[in-house]
Amino acid sequence: MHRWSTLFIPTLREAPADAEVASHKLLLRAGYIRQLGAGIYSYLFLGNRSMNKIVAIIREEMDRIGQEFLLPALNPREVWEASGRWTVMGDNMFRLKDRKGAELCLAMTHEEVMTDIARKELRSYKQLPQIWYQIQTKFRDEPRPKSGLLRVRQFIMKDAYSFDIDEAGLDASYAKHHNAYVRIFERCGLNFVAVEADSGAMGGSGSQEFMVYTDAGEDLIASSASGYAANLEKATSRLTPVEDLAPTGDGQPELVSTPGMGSIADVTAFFGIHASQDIKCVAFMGTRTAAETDTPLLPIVTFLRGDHQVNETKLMAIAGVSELRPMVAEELELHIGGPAGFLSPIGIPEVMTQGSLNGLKTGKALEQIKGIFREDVPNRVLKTIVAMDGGLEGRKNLVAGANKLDYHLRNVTPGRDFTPTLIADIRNVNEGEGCPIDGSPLRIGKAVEIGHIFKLGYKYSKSMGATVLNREGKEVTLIMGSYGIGVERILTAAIESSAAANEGSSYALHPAIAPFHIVITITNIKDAALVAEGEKIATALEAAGLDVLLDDRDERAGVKFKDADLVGIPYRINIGRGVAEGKVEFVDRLQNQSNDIALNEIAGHVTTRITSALRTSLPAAVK
RNA sequence: CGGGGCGUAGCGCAGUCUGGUAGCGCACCUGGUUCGGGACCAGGGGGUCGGAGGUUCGAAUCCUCUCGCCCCGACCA
Repeated sequence: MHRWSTLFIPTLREAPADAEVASHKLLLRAGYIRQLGAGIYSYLFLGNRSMNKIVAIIREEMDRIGQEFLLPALNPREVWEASGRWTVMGDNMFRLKDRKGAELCLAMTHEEVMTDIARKELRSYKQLPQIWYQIQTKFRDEPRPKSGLLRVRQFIMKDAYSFDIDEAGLDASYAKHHNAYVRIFERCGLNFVAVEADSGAMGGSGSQEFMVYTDAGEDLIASSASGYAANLEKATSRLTPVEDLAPTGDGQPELVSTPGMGSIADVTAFFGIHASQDIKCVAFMGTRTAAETDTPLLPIVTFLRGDHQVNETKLMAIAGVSELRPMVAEELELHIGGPAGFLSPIGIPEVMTQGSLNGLKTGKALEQIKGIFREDVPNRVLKTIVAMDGGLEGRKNLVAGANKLDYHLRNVTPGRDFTPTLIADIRNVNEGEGCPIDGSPLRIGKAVEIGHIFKLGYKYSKSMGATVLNREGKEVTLIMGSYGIGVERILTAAIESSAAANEGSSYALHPAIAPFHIVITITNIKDAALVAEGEKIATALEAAGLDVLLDDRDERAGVKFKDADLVGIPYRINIGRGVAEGKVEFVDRLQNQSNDIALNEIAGHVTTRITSALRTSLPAAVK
């Protein structure tokens, strides 16, 4: 039996000033965690118990579909060289040297180590499929650790990897993980949503993130009543049609003096138009992955409706680059030919011969460029990628910059007056726009990512040479999937959600992940009768299989109530003045209700209540 | 990495501008009174003021360097 009087549960009346988000404050105040350094935390008794419960749920569900390994956190450089990620990971990876000077790193993830095992051990299609997972500490040298346990440099992750012979196999492994994740998060009592996610510039056929809505989150997701849900990095929308302006003069692009009108707001005010009648230009220099350093930076000029914003993730994916930065003034002059604020889609230097395609090995943009030029202009390529957002397609008589200081053009019509290299969805969707499924209005909210499932494809198996022989005796490359869950984030998200419902002042965890199912508060331990009842009930509940915390401290009742609330335990029994009438008070903090129960019924009542709460959190399929 | 803020007792803070050798609340210890929503009274312990160097008769306070933490941005398999 756990007696509070003997435990180390250092609750704080006030939160340390460093804590900003609710979960961070509450985790500190409740004595779950203590900070050791930026993004480095110790998990104390309660925090560890809760984490262990989450891990146990994950393990139980993952064991239904896969096999648990435990891999080294300390990895030799070679295995990361093999995949090319020793360089790609850059400063995000912790690196160190051993006494002989050999280079090592602390693993950020385990694609490499798992694939290494697969390539050394898997020989035949008969051994497939395989799903291997582990629950392990990961290290990432985050540029900016923050928000308590939400973004840290050392954290526990469940990561799983699937190995299949073909895409159908991968689809099946992916689906298994999807189901397992739904069950895991349901059991943890989370209110989550699975969203379409960006699969990155390296391709991959599918990816979903499991998100929990919370203001503490760092991701934005768009969703609608139709059930559509996607990360903003990926989300699309239906635009309501915009009425084009009537042409002026001969309808051809017309130069207009616009002194000092360098912003969208200036221009729309000057012309008396809506921003949707204006063409916005945003220009970037893109960098291809570090493995392809033989090529220069790639100029990327984008044009969008004046009231739209560039989505850099979409742009990077479509342009096949791994980094983007804004062009500086000289670059604007060189690649576009105009000054900032007056950049124009008309008159961009179009082509350059030779060379710039070298090393451009990935990306849809390349295919499009090749497609455009293969037949008519062999060996020539657009010098600059001119990407136009789909929102401008078919529009007429727009206002745009003139590539000349203090001048704009009107009557600009895409397709007639300029031809982009590619037309694609490169913008952020906005709140209220139509959902792509049924047009119902999109809602955009902040969320925290608690899990991610991802069809990796051949990225690692190919670069690392993981192959097996198929039925025909032919060597084929394994197809992989990768699947992660952030254990701390489950705890954090649960606390954030509950705290939000309580205006940040307190929270209650689902019994499945709370450090204890129930706390029994003996309001006055100097009253031997109360102590005796508390002990009796605690013993009975423990015998029924519940995790019980008996608050037997010599504290005033108020202190114990405050602490009981603070530690997030979902159920409480108050043993106090009611005992004289043979009753105790049962408090359900999740439902926010309390009622008196007879002493001889309390154990049975509570056991039923909690075991049923644990059961109803399971998805219908496993009830 | 850019911008901002902060390091004074376990926690929250004042004192720094204007140099004179450190204080408040909570927590902690002792005694007493209290005892169902963070009690009260009395007494007490605890701080090389993040670190190093400098200026000065004298530095928490002024100067230089440095370390750490937080926030915004950049970044985020």
